[in-house]
Amino acid sequence: MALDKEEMSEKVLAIAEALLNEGGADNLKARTIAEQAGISVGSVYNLFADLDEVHRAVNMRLLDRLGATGIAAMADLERQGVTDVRHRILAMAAAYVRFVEAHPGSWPAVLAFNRRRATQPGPDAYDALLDALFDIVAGVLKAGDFDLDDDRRALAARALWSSVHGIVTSGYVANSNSRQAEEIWHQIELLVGVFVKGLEHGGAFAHAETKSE
Amino acid sequence: MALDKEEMSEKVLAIAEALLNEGGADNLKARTIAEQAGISVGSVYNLFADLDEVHRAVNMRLLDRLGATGIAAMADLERQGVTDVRHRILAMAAAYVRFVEAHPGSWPAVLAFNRRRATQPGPDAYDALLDALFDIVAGVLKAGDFDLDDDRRALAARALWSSVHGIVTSGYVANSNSRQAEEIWHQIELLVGVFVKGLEHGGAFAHAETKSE
DNA sequence: ACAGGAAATGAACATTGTTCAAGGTCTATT
DNA sequence: AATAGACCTTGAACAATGTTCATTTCCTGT
Repeated sequence: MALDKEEMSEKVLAIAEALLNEGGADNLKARTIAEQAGISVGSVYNLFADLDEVHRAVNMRLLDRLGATGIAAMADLERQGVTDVRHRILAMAAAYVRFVEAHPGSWPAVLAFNRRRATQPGPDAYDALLDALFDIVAGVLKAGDFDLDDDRRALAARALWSSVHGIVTSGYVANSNSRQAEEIWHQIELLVGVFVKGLEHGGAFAHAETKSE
Repeated sequence: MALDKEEMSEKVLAIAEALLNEGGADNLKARTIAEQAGISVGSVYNLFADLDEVHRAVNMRLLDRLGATGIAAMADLERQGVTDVRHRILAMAAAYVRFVEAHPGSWPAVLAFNRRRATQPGPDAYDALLDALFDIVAGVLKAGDFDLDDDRRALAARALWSSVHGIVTSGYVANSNSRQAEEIWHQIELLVGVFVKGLEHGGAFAHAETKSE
């Protein structure tokens, strides 16, 4: 008995993820996949149109898992009765950092791939998953008493989460030794602290009072 | 008379930058460079060890130019007597956004390349250029009356600029149509406004007063 | 048992990075 | 001016890779 078409696809994706994690996008080779999966090159192309589709599928799984991680982190806090906005955002950020650290090769590949597809039109499943993350952040912000309408809160959520993302990715440009990890976390703590304080004091509308001080 | 070795290297880099800008890292091919430069493939490898070195050199030029742009933007404000921290940071961010928009293909390539070299040890000229940018931001923050020691101000500068970077790169994941550009700029305005307000109110030390409110 | 279709195979092709032996060019010295 | 020696240029050749497709193999329903 051989594996189902579905099962073989899963196997291929697991192998592909491992390859990406070890050596980045350049390490995703049709022949390596075929060899490790015990099938021929042609069969890989029977399961997926091309390597880009394999990469895309791996990324989907990663984003899905990241979403699940973030939601789980929030649920944990809910269960513990934590309502402080700063704490909750920091918990999400911590989950994000852990996730990135757990996927040293494949997460960068997600970003690189994401950038490559910028030429193609319209939103797709990627954007849907990212939107889900933003919505979680927006939900946390809603719990704070920040006097923000829905649009502005969504804007703040995107800005905040993209900022966390920027700190993490900038930080891992260099070697991911423990000093770097600490530096990243300090930056995130500072960002979130400043951000929440800024929201409390109406900083989200600073443009309306340019010269008032 | 033929071109100098130096001049030919310049020509190759100009061609390489154009190729990167058009089609990203995948579009940087030895044979295309050779053809457009009017030399043979082998000669390209005489000027540069491999394509990675070409890519690295192009990135250096880009980062240099970005640094010059940022410094120029700051000098302009100095000349105009603008001292408001928020305005100055926004001016730098605007310069950054303009720069990224002016290099739609090659800037992503800088980031992707940067990530690939994460395995190599120690800081290098890249980090030096990035540090220079952070220092400019830190200098601007110093002008504000934020009650930050040097270490904390440096941390804030890195966090703030990485955040701007994150917003810009996240935003350009999708098509860079004008709606996206506006969204990015709104996020940056919100981030900077909130960040400055947060610093004014001591948000940078929020971790020391977790439950005080 | 067998026909028909679906799936797997791997040889073959095109494209790419990179190397290197062969030949060419220039410069300084006699 | 002639020549040796260092340096440069060339482009053919090699290896690695993505992708295709004619052929073979396998399974399934009758």
